[in-house]
Amino acid sequence: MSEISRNGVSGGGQPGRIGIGLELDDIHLKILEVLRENGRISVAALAERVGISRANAYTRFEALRADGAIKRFTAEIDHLRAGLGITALIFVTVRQQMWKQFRAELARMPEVEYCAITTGQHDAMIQVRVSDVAAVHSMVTDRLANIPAVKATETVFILDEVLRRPYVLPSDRDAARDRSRQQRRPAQEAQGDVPLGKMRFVGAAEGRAALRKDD
Amino acid sequence: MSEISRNGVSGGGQPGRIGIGLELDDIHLKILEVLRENGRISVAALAERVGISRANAYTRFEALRADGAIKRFTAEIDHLRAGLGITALIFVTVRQQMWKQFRAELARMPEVEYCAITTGQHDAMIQVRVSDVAAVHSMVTDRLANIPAVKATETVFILDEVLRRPYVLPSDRDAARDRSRQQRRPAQEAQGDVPLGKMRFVGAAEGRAALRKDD
DNA sequence: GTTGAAATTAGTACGAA
DNA sequence: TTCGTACTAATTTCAAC
Repeated sequence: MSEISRNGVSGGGQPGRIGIGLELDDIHLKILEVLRENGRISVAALAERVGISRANAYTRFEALRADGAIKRFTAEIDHLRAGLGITALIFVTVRQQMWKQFRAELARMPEVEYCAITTGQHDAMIQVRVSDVAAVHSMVTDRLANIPAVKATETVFILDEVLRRPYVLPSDRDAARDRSRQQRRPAQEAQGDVPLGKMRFVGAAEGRAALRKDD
Repeated sequence: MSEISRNGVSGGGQPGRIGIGLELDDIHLKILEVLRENGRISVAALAERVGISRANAYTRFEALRADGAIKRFTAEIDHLRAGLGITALIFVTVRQQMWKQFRAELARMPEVEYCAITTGQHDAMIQVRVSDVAAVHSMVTDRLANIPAVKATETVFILDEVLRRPYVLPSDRDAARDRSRQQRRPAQEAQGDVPLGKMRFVGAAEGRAALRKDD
């Protein structure tokens, strides 16, 4: 239902400030940190937790919304309680130059919670939530297979969701860096004794060639 | 940071009510629907949008929270603005009976936004957000590879996030069913003319055997 | 960027339908 | 259960510092 911002792999670096928009300082990040944990906190309480005045908190709060740094506030629902106990990932190979059609069809499938375009063997990954396993089957064979843009799919089930953080922020990363610095050997040394063979990075070209049977 | 509820593939069916807890009626679902779009709406405004009294809305709101149907409220942050423009998926093969260790290590990696245990070729999928591509590399080769529980990884980059719905609810599914009923031929007939060969379901056993080189 | 006081709104309690 | 109202507490706005 909502298009979300592009994550170009091309534009690496420059943390803290990308494109036009608000310059985010430490207090902004602190506000985001509180808000992602408790989206319903009052601005007054937020001001206190962050250590600034209420008026300041209101100004910054509004600025973050207007700037788009905060995209929206949402309630996290327990899917099991809501009757959608089955979660699956469907990896989709899309016929090139039919992306537009694929996207349009996705928008018409409400059981799709998330869709990302990826490098690697497949072109897209979609996550669906349904009430039973049969619904996954019918989703894939009935709905997805009938989209001409879809060349092939591969489905796996999610057995358990171990972790879901509301949204990751740079401050977390910094905190982790500080934490690990005290008990970790230097990066170069550490990288040296890693069995590199077991780690594999899959670029778009490499993986796709392997799967290209038809077309 | 937060363990979330299990999605047993075993328990199919019985939509709307699973396990002990609140019986969710249409008004409950309507409340959830409003709240997932606007997590900061006042209960008064919520009552009006759902068409119930303020007092009733407070009661139901509290019941939903107490029951756990609403897990939490959160702000969705624009990662690009927050300086985390790179997103990657890392598929991890975990040494059996080392899950506990794997989970513990995950909790210490703040760049991990999501982790799910899956069927198929790999055992888990983790989604990470970092500031640049180099950070993905160091994350995989430096941090993940040093966890004994990790047998192998496969990394793909997310080029674009097409869709993110706050959380899918059964009401969406019903709406879609009603929509498609009017312009779709019966399911049996539709399934008959699908080229089934291009669709693949990957169970845990099948896929895992293919990747088991060492161990 | 801060504080404090007015206006508004949110949350609670309780009796009636 | 749900609704309506009255009451209390809190939040937001706005002004002066």
